[in-house]
Amino acid sequence: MATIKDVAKLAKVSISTVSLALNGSERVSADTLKRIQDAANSVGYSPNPLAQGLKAGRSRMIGMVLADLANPFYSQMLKQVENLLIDHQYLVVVASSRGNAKRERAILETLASQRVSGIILSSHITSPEDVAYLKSLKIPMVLVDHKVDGFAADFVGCDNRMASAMLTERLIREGHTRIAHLAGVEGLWTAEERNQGFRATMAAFGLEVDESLILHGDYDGDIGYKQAMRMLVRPDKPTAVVAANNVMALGALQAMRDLGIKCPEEVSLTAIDDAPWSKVIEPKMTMVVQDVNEIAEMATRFLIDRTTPAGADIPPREHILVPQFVLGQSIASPVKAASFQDSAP
Amino acid sequence: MATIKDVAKLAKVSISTVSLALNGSERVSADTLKRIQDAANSVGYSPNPLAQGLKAGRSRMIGMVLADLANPFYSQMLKQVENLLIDHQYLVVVASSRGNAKRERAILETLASQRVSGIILSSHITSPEDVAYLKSLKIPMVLVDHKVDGFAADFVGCDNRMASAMLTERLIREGHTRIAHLAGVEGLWTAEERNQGFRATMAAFGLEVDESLILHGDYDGDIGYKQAMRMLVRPDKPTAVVAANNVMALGALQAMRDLGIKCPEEVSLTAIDDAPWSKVIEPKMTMVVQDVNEIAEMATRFLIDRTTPAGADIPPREHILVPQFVLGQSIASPVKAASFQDSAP
DNA sequence: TTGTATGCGTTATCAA
DNA sequence: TTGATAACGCATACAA
Repeated sequence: MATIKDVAKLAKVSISTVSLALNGSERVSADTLKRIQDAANSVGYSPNPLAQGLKAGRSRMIGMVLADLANPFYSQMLKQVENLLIDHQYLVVVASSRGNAKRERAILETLASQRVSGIILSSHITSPEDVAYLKSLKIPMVLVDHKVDGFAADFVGCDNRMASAMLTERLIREGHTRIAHLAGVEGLWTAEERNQGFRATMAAFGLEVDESLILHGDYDGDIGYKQAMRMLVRPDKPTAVVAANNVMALGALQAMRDLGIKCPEEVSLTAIDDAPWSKVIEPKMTMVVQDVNEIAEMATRFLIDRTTPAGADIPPREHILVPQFVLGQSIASPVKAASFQDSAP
Repeated sequence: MATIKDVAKLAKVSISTVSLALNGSERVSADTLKRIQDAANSVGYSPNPLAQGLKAGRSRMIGMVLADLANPFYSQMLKQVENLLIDHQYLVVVASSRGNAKRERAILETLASQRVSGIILSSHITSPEDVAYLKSLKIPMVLVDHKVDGFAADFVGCDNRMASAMLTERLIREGHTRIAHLAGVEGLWTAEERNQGFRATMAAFGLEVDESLILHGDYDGDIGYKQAMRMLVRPDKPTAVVAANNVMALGALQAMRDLGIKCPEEVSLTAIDDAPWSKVIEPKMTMVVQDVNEIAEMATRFLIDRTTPAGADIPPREHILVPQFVLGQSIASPVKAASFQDSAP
């Protein structure tokens, strides 16, 4: 690979002049500039990012740390973020924390040592030590989806309390009283918020929450299946379920299929987050969706702003999306369920 | 961030000794080794990868270039690859070519300038110049999913001809003669292979291929919807469809839904590639699937082998997966279709 | 307007 | 067994 020396030699100038010229300095004569450009082209010169990074103390890379790269919500976010960042000459280093705080921290340390220009992070960190570590990082950072208590950083995500509240209220107005919540990981911000939204709405309608109907998962399909199975085989099964995310809802639907339980006739199902396959699953899911592209765009914008010289002075910003309700065919009134059971053999 | 100098100062040795010691050289006394390790720990030293990369001429990063980061097939592959590479201390730089050869080449140039240790590439390159460029790259590379004609490199993917042949044969044996093919991008290797498999099987059974029933798409859902719509509104619509990938099949299914066409009663649908939602879509898709994790594992192994000192001498290897047939409810015999239409008002 | 020299943090060569 | 020094490729302060 051609280096700056090759260009300098060919253009018969010093390497500093080449550097100056190629970085658009004013103080280079039009004549030599042309010579240098020609030389650079003819040897196919492009600066070594490693050398630039070493010199500058940071590289033109952005780290993206997510819990599950195969989750459609995150993979769409990644797609969009990469798409936007590439236009700003940033490369995206992606790493999966697997929802594990220890691993997440290890990744962050690696990214920090790589001198990435910024990090987009969907954090699963909760312990005070880890939060302190986050604070100690002097790298532009934007949190997406999950907020971290005690860490004031840019954040882009939806109003999670509202999201589960919307679904819960709808189910209650549909006549349900015995509603289960397929929740996310305990302690995780989004999970807690969604849980709170569920509880608050139940309380607002004077309904008691059966704690045994709140089962936690890791936002993955397998656990969604298992936890749903657990609640569905009970004689006092719920008449409706609020799933904390799309993939767990899918697992729950699968469980109903396997048990032969009709959705929505016997059990209504609702979920937070859209998925590419939502339109063709049967029944169509009733859900509240976040505009993942909007999240990606705002996160990218926040991050790029922070990488500017004045970026460090920007006070933490937040962009909270209002989730959108999408009515499907996965909910029905429990009256129907009762009559369905009556008519069963 | 602490540098090697800090460690040297604290341990009261020269930086070269520190480097020697920390890189596990034999010729460092146990005593000084201990001192150096303690010093390194106490200042929290970790070597600067940028400096290491500059010195070594390559960085501990692997580039992964895919057409669509949101396609579940690719996102699952990415997940698995990242998962395996992180254990080998490699970071994954991911970039989307969007199926565009020009962009793909630009990305490859960027990755090359970054001195990545290797590249996993799902290539959409076809032109001789671009192929020549691929050949000129002196970076360990493994092709996945798509082969590149004229470029002998490691390859991991499935037998695409066989994949579409399996579906086509099944449909023919079911009684179909008027079969459409929702194909991939013309000129693209997998697309051509799948197309060939379809044609060869049709020919083997003495069936003529209606060229107007071979419509090409870019493996994306939108185009799948549009192209399917195009063939489904025809009075002489096909009785069965072989979709070249999962996402396009999804689009086709959506089109049937919108038109009120029953699947499989009126039109049978089959697809190549699994998807996380395949079990809960209605009807369950009949498909041939590739084990994407196996692809990821083999690709990673091939690549890591190539990054070893002896790696360059390994002759190009291939790992061709035999696709697996998965019977769903999305196919029926055209007899049924006829009777269905007869019974229609 | 251009050139010289230094340093970014490592590794490696050669001396000591 | 350890240390001084060069080199990787670039950007920049300072000289000319």
